[in-house]
Amino acid sequence: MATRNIKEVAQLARVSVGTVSNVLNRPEIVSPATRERVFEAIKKLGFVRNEVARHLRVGRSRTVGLVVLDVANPFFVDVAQGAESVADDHDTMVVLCNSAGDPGRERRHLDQLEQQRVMGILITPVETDNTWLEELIARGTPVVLVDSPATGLQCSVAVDDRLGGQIAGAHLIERGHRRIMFVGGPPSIKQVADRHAGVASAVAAADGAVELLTATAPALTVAEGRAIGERVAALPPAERPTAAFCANDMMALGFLQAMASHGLRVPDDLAIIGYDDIDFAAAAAVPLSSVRQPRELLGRTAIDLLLEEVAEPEQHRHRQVIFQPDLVVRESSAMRRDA
Amino acid sequence: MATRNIKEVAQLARVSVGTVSNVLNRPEIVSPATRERVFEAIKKLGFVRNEVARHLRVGRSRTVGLVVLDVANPFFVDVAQGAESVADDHDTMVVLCNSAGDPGRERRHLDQLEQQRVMGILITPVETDNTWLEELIARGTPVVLVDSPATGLQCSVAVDDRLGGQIAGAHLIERGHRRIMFVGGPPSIKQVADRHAGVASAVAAADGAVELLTATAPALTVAEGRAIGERVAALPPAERPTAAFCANDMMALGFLQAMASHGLRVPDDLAIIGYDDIDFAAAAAVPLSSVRQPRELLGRTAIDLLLEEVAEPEQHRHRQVIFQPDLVVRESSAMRRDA
DNA sequence: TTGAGGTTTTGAGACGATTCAAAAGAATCT
DNA sequence: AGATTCTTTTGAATCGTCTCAAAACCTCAA
Repeated sequence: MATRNIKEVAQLARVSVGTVSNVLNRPEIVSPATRERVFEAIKKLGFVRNEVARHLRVGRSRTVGLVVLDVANPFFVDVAQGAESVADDHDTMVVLCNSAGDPGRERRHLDQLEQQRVMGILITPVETDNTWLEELIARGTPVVLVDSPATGLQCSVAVDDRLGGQIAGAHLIERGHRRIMFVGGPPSIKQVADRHAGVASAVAAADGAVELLTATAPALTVAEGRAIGERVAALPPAERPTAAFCANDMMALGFLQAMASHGLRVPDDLAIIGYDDIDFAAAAAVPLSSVRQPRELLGRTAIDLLLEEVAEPEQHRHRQVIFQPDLVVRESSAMRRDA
Repeated sequence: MATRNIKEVAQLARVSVGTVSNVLNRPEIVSPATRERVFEAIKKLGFVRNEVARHLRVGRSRTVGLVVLDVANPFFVDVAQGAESVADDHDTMVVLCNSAGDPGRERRHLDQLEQQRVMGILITPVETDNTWLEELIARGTPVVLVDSPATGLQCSVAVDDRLGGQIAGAHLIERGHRRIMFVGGPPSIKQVADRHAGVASAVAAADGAVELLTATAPALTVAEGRAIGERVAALPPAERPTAAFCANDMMALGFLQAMASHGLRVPDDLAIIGYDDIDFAAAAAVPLSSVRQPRELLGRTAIDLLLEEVAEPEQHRHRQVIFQPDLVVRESSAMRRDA
């Protein structure tokens, strides 16, 4: 009902508002007796500090925004958990926003976060063109790009997606595959483009002996993966690839489902390798091979960089941190029994 | 850098701050010419409204908190997406907080949300005892319980978990199982207790012909499900249950993994049924049977109730909305081939 | 008793936007 | 022109907290 303010507390404790504020922020400079009186008043009134007013006065916020491409993808949930674990130690709040791959939604979230004057923003942008982001930065909100390359105007943490694609491709080639399909999404998403470039370079290194097909979906979801899987399963065996490298594990799971529902055996009829190594990958119908990224670490590092920038804006130099992916081989890309 | 304020805009546009505020909030009462001048000034300065100051003055916030038990569980992500879709239409922000089943974390999140003076809170509480929540409500923050029964002091949306447990139990009994295990979690979590009570009632209805075992894990995670699965797989066949009803799909997936890694066939050696019907359930090694809850609807209804309460605090009557779960039968509980 | 030095407490501005009564300006009618 | 009504614009007060210079209070020594 009636939310109490510092003034009412001051009245009840028979001190000035300045003293109450001191008790809240620098209790050590207040004499024990008054401090006690103030605490009692706070308790009796059920006073809860108004962080909004505090923020307005102090000018800096204790929350950071994290804008991800898809909350339904456990990869991003893990990144968020990493970020939150660090934020917790700096009593900072992380607000998770989902752009769902839609530039409009992304922009609305950024608007909202800027209006809230958050301390900074961690974002996996939908598009590579980020003039909008640059304006945001110019206006004073620090930004760290997550899982995406920086332009030098901001910090970034990323995993070498090209290398990841290459590792996946090399693995499939080494397993004897000569007809590989990249099951990807919108090439406007940098990660997708890089993973594709990576597998393409592995194929190129095989000196023409390997063929690379490419399927492109409008989004990196289970449903889209399944849709592409259906189309592939419908092809005459001779035209089918013998292996699919999916742009992420969600697509790989969908693709796998499609194989199963058409009676195609994985990995014998078709091998699959995903990307991200989300926890569900290991629990799939056929445990999925996947390119692993250090998910929590990505989130932790991102917010570390942000906090660093906020703490010392002056001498801060933007940095680009890049991690290496590694390959987790499971049954979905095991050696073919009939090869 | 320099974030601009309404005053600078007013200066540049040669109007008073009141007029700028009017342009922002009630443009129709401002003459087109001035309005245009103000917009230009806003654009030229890159002015972004300070929502913090606005909130302080106006007194009501445009964000609601959603505190869930486990962000890593796609069930809650779906609930969140449902809530967000409604919030979007009321340009309101949903901040997602993860209590991770820890009362301490939950409380810290509630503190923070209250300090931010959010418009209201949607929560799936960790514990049934919610005196803390009641104080929060008494102090003026509206709360809607999600997937949890209300005490009458607040609205709630829930799914009939007892019925869900009963449906699952009846299904397994009908499939010929006579030794059923409930793979559950902390009974302090109401959902777990109810699902257990439900399956127990189904067993009781079978008139002593069916035996119910119970395993209790400290958390409802994939890892805990796997751990219990390992223990069950290690039992001599005669002591093993023939079916497992898991408190949620995460546990069911873990349990299933354990069966697979010990060479036990599902459903022939042991049938499994989960709860929530998350998207990954259908994509599992053996597609999981599961008790489905209307996940997005739960979130949507919860925020509807909250918005209703906030809009008309006077004549608002707290309501308890209860949905019915339904059973999705897949391969993991198919008829046993050897029965 | 006075003064110096130290510790506590005070209270008047901010912070940035919104509100609203009142002033100013336009338009219409006698 | 003057009175009346309607439309725009103004600017001071306000939301709740923090800050900081100044005031008040202590203690101890000369």
